[in-house]
Amino acid sequence: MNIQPLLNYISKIVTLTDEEITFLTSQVTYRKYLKGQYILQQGDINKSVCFVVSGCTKMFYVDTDGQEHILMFAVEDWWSSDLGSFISQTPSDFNVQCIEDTECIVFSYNNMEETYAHIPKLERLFRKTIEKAFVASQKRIVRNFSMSAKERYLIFRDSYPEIEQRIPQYMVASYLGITKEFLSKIKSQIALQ
Amino acid sequence: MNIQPLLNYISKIVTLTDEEITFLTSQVTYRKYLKGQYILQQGDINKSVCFVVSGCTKMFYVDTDGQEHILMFAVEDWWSSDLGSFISQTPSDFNVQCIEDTECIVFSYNNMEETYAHIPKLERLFRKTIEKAFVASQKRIVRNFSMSAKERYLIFRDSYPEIEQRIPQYMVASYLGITKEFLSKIKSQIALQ
DNA sequence: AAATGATGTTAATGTAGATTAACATTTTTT
DNA sequence: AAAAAATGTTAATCTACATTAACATCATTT
Repeated sequence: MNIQPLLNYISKIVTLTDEEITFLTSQVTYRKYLKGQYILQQGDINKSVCFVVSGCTKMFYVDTDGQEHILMFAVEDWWSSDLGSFISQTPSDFNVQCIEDTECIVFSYNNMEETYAHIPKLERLFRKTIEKAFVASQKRIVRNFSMSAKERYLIFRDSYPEIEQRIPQYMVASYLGITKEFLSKIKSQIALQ
Repeated sequence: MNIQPLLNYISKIVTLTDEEITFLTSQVTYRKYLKGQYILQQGDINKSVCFVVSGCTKMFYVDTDGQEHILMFAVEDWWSSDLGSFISQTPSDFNVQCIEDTECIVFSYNNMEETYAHIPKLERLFRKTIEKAFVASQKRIVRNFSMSAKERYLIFRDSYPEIEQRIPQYMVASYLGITKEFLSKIKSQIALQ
């Protein structure tokens, strides 16, 4: 099991001792998924938090009309999980599905308390990571309220150019909260300028 | 300075020793604001996180057209802060203003590292608090994408009946991401049923 | 109690983005 | 290389909500 990508990521935020690295290695597992596979399905209880080593996942909600709404993508060095289901161990509102073959390092709910207790630095790391995710989420709410779909698309394109390249356009539309037809219109309009 | 409300809040999540309580008391300050006063203004760097003891605040963004978009309210036992500005010490995107006379217990950025270092349990508390806030924020994004304004209003009303009672309707509209005129229409429509 | 400002309502008109549907293109499977 | 599946485009029509504007009510100040 190669957890080097996770260690590299961690080392940017906190410094672990050799002993802590050994302990961490014993707490996580490695898992490969094929394109199309579900890591989590709406209604199931989420037992794990995945650190993406390679590939890409989408987290989405299927509403009562069967419409899919994408909340986030996760690529290399990102975390992929329905945190709500994880922290309260209640049925998930969301699906997490791989849109490429994906390799993950997995933290299990059962080990989490022990991991935090043994390596408080990791609790710090997760606090900081979630702080950033929360801030990004609030900014997204504001953008959805105060900006047009075109403006939001341009920001997405500029913020995540690598992600836009590797996912189909209808998923970008879903992430932006618009239809694929309207995103198509926006793009042709941008192309004319 | 009476920090009992904060201690009561903390005791629901983690248990502090007497020594830790003494230390915490030395790290925070008490502050009163009048209705209308700003705790934070867009563009300023946020130096503090407030725990609301009494009163009510709103956090909002003023867009380029001068329109106000409310992100959250904070009443008793809630946290009120632009976390993005706080954690990165960069100019704030948001305003925090008191919509009632408000009393707060204030954590200062300068003390925060020391507080976490001295009371790791508080880092745990903040991790959990922010986890919940993040989850709520994600659910709000999904609701904004998948539900009508009427459905969102009904959920707000059922989730925060006390808050709806104490704030003007045009602020509820702003929080929901609609105009006050449209919320008025929704309410009269509900009344007819 | 009059005046002022803040908040709420109603109705007409406008628009960003949804829906539908038909077709075009690209990718994957056989 | 043909067929099938997935993805993307275009255009007509529809709708949820915004905008504007005029007025109504309530709260606060003088």
